[in-house]
Amino acid sequence: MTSLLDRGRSHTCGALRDTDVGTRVVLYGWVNNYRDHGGRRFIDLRDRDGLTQVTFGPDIAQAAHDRAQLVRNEWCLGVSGMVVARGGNANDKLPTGAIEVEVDEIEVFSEAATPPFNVSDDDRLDTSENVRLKYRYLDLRRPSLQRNFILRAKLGTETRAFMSGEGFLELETPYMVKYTPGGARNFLVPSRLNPGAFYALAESPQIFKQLFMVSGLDRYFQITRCFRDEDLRNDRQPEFTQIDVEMSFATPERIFAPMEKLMTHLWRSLLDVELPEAFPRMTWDEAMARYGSDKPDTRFGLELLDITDLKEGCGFKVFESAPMVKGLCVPADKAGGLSRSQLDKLTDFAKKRESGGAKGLAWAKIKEDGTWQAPFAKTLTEDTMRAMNERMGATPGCVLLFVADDFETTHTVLCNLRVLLRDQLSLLDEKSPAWSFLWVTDFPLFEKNEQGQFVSSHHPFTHPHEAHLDILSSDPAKVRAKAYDLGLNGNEVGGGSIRIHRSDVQAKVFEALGLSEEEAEAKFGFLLEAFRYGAPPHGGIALGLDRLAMLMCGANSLRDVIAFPKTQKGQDLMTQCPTPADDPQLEELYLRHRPLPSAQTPPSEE
RNA sequence: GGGGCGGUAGUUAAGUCGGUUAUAACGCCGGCCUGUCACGCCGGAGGUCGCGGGUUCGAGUCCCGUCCGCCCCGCCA
Repeated sequence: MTSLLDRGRSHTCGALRDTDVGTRVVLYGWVNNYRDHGGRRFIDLRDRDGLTQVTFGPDIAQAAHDRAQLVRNEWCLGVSGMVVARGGNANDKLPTGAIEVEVDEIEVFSEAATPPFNVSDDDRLDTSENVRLKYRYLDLRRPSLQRNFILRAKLGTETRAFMSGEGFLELETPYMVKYTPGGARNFLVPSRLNPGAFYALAESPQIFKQLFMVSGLDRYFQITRCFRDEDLRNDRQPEFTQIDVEMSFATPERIFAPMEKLMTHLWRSLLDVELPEAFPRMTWDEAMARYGSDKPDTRFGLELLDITDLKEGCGFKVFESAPMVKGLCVPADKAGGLSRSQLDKLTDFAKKRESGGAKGLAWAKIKEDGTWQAPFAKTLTEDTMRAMNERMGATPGCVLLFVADDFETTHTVLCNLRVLLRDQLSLLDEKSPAWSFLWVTDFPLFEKNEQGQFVSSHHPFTHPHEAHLDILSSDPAKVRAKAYDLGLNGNEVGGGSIRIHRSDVQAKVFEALGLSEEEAEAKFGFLLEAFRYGAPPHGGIALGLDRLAMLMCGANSLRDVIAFPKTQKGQDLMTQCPTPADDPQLEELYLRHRPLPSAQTPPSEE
């Protein structure tokens, strides 16, 4: 008799339906679960497509029935038999639940050691992350993770097909690149052939995709890995994948249009969800003013309301002495959940350093007559309360929350408070849109670093607004850039900009950054030289593929959509990576015990 | 660099004020069972309480240090 492997699989474990009754089939898969009733044995056979119950009995085939007694979870099997209807024993929970396979032939491809956790127990992902990651190949057998990776695979194929259809060329850029200072910390790779010199792993294909535009390749995209040696978060891994896009003769709107079409296509083809044709746009200034965030969750209201102009002479010293006073108005129908003790908890939250570190949180409940019940109410006149009520749309029963501080603290704290209240007061309900995309545009070109110097918020090739070219050096804080982010439900899923393509504009930006011609030449000389040869106006964007996958899967962590992720310490618990290098390796790379040969020097610019 | 939570059987957890043999569920092993699908019933095995040190007559429990996991701040052009 030929082996079941030679005969080939006739169906996957998710394929069979009652219309297949009477068919002889061959299934391959893993034992998800087994139930032994002595005279009748059941195995739920699992592959990536689903589960099928296969049964054994002495009346079907004695040899197979005997063999099945020994079978345990996660063994890898082939079975052959007839598809029969289950009738009254049908299982409504399974797509294949109307049928089962009566097995007359079983082949054990591989026995399995007792797994460290229950792979089949899919709705109870209660195994600790370190155990799951150590046995990642077993973790990846879970149907829920397999669903994630099947969706992720489609995300890649659909993106490639769509972008190619839109006339974008899929081009590759090097991972091993020249180290350029600024921006994310780079991983360094020693070069054996160039003793003492290092490559950097690309933190993004940024410079190369701009050079493609200089080359006239016009429209580029790539689904590519990026590497950043920064601390990890649930949405940040040291290597991650982005959908990288660049186009010539671009304006922001010409970038937005194909990206909106791409998102619409992906959501339709992967999730069967119709997105609006165009996504809302909001300037950075407006997003900060209304939400205190450059990636606001726009699925619900609770916007920040500014009463700074009403604070003068209001009588409440905390307000009067602060540079800015803004607040939230919790509507009456949601404010019922805000007891005195909960308001105290919100105050503690607002004071925490990770929430933004407000000095305090002022709160007020609006009474029936419109006056306030608040610890500081007696310092305010009724006119002030009325004016603030009107500004904030407050009616009886509402609760007002205020932060009085500088721009950054006020916005950070209220933004965090807004998200906390979203969850505590269930502000997302049936009426809320499930998917709320938002373009945030016109980011500041510069921001201040720890030393108080102005540095590029994006990168130094970001194009300033033409109207701000004159104030680049005189008032850098006011300069806005042709830079934009794509937000989704409060997450940043992409960002990009129009780039500088003219050397006179670039020179002005370098000047504003305090970068001398020589320094600029040393850092980015090859790019600046390329721009001397007829560079087209161009711009682009990069979308975080992992983050998109995470949100589309409803996952809480990138680790659930990256097959072999790193832990927060940047380690792979399965392979025990990274590892120390031994002395011969280090010596070969001139990293230890071996002086640089005097004759050789690291490669120079020329 | 900093803050918080956690680490007890293969897994997930309980373990009170420091006190007898560290407990449960699932899993595992053996037996029974012809309609289960989280099968059921009977029996059994299984422990470096993350690691190191200290306090104590006595430490899973208290103290110090350290390693690891998760969340967050900084950081992420």
